Amino acid sequence: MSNNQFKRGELYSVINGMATTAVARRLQKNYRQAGLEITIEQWSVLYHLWKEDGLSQQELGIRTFRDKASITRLIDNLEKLGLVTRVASKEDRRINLVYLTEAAIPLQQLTYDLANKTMNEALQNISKEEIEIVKNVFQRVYDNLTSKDI
Amino acid sequence: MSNNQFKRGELYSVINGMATTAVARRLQKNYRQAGLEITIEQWSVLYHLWKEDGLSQQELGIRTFRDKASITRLIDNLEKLGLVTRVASKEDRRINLVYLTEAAIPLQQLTYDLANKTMNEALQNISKEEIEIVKNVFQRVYDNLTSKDI
DNA sequence: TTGAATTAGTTGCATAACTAACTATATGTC
DNA sequence: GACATATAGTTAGTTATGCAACTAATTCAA
Repeated sequence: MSNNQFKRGELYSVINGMATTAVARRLQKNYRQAGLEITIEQWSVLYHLWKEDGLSQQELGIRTFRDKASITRLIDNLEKLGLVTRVASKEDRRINLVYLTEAAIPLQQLTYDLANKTMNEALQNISKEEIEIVKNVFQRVYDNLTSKDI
Repeated sequence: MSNNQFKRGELYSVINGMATTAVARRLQKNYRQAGLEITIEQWSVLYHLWKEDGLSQQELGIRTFRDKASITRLIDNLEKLGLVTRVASKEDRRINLVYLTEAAIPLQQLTYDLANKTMNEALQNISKEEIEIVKNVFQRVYDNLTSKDI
């Protein structure tokens, strides 16, 4: 408790993560302006399915840092949009495997391009070295809070 | 668009801001374990009122990076909890000034201590220099996305 | 000074988050 | 084989977010 690296008044801005929130809002805005009717949360699920199709809901939760209930509803909404389907696993009937539909294919390139555009907007005048440090710190903070369960 | 500083596969983890989310979750958990029945969003409003009591909802929105509607509902809930009251401004009757109640006073020290504890847990083995860089990058990303309205 | 534009706040609608309680299936042990 | 435990997913309840449409009060300008 003694190596307190933050003055009290500075705590909030870091915890709040205003910059990440601003990036998410800008990305959502860029999607909307491009006529894309998906949320960034939905996109984050599609993103992992494009990398590897047919993941279980459990696995999607781990990869997107969400709990089971959140994944259930995200998949519900993606199914309503006709972008994914649930397929019960043959090996283990508790498991739903989530597959992309044909309708999801054309979204991949467009959303990648918009994500790149957004990051370029966000990261103007920020060096590669700084970005590496931020990513590294993020990972270590995440590890600090998840490795040991207090 | 040419100075693309991210490989596609890395975009998501940064946008998602998993580390900040983990910090928020841990802070909420620490509050709960201490018997504190407030959310971190509610705390973020109280935090600014402890610094300066009697802010308008508009001003609270700016300081906490939230839109008007979110502030309306956060203040609704804080009022239900008996922690703040709305007082119509004498000068401009459109404005609600938000004041802390007696019940909010004892929460200040406790929540500060828990926030400090949480940050110490999160920031183990992360140097002051790295923290400064992260804060600086956050601010510049925020500025990049809010200074010019695209 | 009166009508237009702006500002502060509220409400409705849709999506999303977490917790906890629940169902159904699978596994492990005696 | 049967009962306890663990795992995958769903549902209910509460809070929160953003956008858009709205009301009420204020300010600006012809």
